[in-house]
Amino acid sequence: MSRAAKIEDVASRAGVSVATVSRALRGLPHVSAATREKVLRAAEELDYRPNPHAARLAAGRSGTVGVAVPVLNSWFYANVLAGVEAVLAEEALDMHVIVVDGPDATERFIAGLPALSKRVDGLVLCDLFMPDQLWEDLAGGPVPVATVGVDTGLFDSVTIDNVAAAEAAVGHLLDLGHTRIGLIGAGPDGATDNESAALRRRGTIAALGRRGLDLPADLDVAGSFSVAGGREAMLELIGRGAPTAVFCISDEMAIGAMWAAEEAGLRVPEDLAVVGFDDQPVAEAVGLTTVRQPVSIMAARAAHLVLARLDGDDGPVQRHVMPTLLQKRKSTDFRHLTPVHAHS
Amino acid sequence: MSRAAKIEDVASRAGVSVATVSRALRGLPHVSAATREKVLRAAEELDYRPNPHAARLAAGRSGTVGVAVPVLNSWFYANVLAGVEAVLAEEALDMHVIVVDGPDATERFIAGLPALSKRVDGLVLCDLFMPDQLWEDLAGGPVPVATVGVDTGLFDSVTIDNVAAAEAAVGHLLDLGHTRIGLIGAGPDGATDNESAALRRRGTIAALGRRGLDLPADLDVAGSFSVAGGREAMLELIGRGAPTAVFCISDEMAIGAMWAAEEAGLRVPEDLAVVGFDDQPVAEAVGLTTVRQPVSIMAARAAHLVLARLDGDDGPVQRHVMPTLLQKRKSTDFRHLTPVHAHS
DNA sequence: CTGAAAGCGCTTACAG
DNA sequence: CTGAAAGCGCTTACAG
Repeated sequence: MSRAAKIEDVASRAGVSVATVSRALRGLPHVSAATREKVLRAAEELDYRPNPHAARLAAGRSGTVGVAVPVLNSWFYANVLAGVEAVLAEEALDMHVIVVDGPDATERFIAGLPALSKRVDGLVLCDLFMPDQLWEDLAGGPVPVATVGVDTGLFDSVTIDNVAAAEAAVGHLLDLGHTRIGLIGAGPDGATDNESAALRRRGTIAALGRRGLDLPADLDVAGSFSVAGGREAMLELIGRGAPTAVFCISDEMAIGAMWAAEEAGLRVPEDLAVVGFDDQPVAEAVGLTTVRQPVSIMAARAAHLVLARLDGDDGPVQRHVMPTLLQKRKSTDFRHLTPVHAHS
Repeated sequence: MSRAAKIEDVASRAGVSVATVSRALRGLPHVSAATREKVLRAAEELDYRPNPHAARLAAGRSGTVGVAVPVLNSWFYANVLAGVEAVLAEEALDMHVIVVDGPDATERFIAGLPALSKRVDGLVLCDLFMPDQLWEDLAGGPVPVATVGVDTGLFDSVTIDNVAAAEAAVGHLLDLGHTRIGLIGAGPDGATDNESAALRRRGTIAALGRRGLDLPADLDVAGSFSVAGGREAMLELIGRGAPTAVFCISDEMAIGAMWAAEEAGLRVPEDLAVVGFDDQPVAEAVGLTTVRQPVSIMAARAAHLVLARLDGDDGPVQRHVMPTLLQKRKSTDFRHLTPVHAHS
């Protein structure tokens, strides 16, 4: 437990210069096999660990990628982090997590961007919403960025076709004969503002429109992206005269809606069909029809995109649109009429 | 977008030395109000942002706290991160996330500890299991540590009384008249090894023992901490002749167990009572009786404990045991016999 | 209260 | 292939 070895100690022990130690340890070329061997042995013997701050200062690189998410404790963003982390761990890069929840935090994030760009080499920004001007400023800056869930056209992005996915979901309900279809979304009226929410709402309206229907104001509610948010929105809907089907823009919300239905004595799917969004594991367990999206894969791809930029890739902006899949389950299945999950 | 200002630029613009700029900007004493004012203005005008790597190298502090968790994409650990992050954000500290999943990753974590201690000022270790010798080595090291979910006696810790919590859960089932009670746990036979799992198993056995019952081998199964893990374990239990009640050591597992029961045509709670652990929001929605534990609060407290150590607190090791609460819901409620959540 | 100077521990041209 | 030296941008005694 003596004082930690520094590069100089390794150098003198190996009988070479610190420059050579630096090269040898990082696997750079122009080091003879014999010298490299000597250096590695010396480093090993001294249990040498380079000081990352010194290395970062000298090299001008931080070995770190930042990931910004609106919240940490949701299934979606937890999987985003997991996807990014897995990729970074492979490359021995650090992950710097930034929580940007709401307008104030966005202000702070923006104000801190110049400082941030000194401590990360790249950035994965997830569901972050800023004025166009700021995106352009960012694009003018030095750090490569990939966005997930939002496509600015300025950066590599990984998204899904939210409009199409919502159309499929609502189309499914229409195919089943529903005409009074509610939407539990998010946005200005709900809690978190969110581009995906807006697009899924658009898809809902498009699907209805194709059948000559509209989305009446009393069936168009918004809540927070949570079980409680979905429950409250559904109770609101029920208070206004329940629809026969509801499309919720997240699984948590859908599960909250199912809960509210139960409280109101409505059976799912007989009295109320429910569709969610995400397909988290719990969705399958409770028989929730939902739109599957490959969350951690999307995040991993975003991470790879910024790594490629760090490796010098200067090709055109890549805008990846990942596939989604409507998973049909019991929450919309009229043929299956025996009670399931009767945990009452 | 000219080259970023450095401290020297601020110094010359303010007409003072860099030492004074450094002091003024960090709010240190021994700077006259007038000088501080000048410096702040100059920094503002130049949009100066200190280079964190330089500051960390010079100061020997990293401004970062590391958090190690076994996985990222579970409700429990997502809330751990959220709890820690909230505390660190207040103090303007960075969070360094480390995923330590399984034995290999633990090896790597241990091997990387000397390097890690250079890049974090403190560490929150969550559900990490290492040989005693390594804990002692860690305790001899320079970085303050707080553990959550495990109590080594060597570091500040935040835990719950897992044994008592499990006893309460199983005691509840016993009070309801159940005698054939299964346990869905984790451990050597299941996937993730976990001290909490072992303690909850012990509590289960204690509760049964108090009534003169034991835990027969065929009712003692283990799975991974997931919906799928719970489902598989329950199917196994059903194959062996289902118990009338089951205690699952996580909510995800309990929801998986309910799913399996449904698949097998068993009603919850009439044919099978189910108790979970955690009380995540979905648990309430599906009417799951479960043990509530204050996850993000525990994590936040752990973060505060390491921050206090960083502030020089050298008092005795603090071992916090947080309260838990058995939330009784429909999944164990025999009186409530109308089907709920009949999303079939 | 303020400044000159050393030092933090690396990396990187530049020579050789 | 290897080394001497400058430099990365701060902080911190030490003087004054």
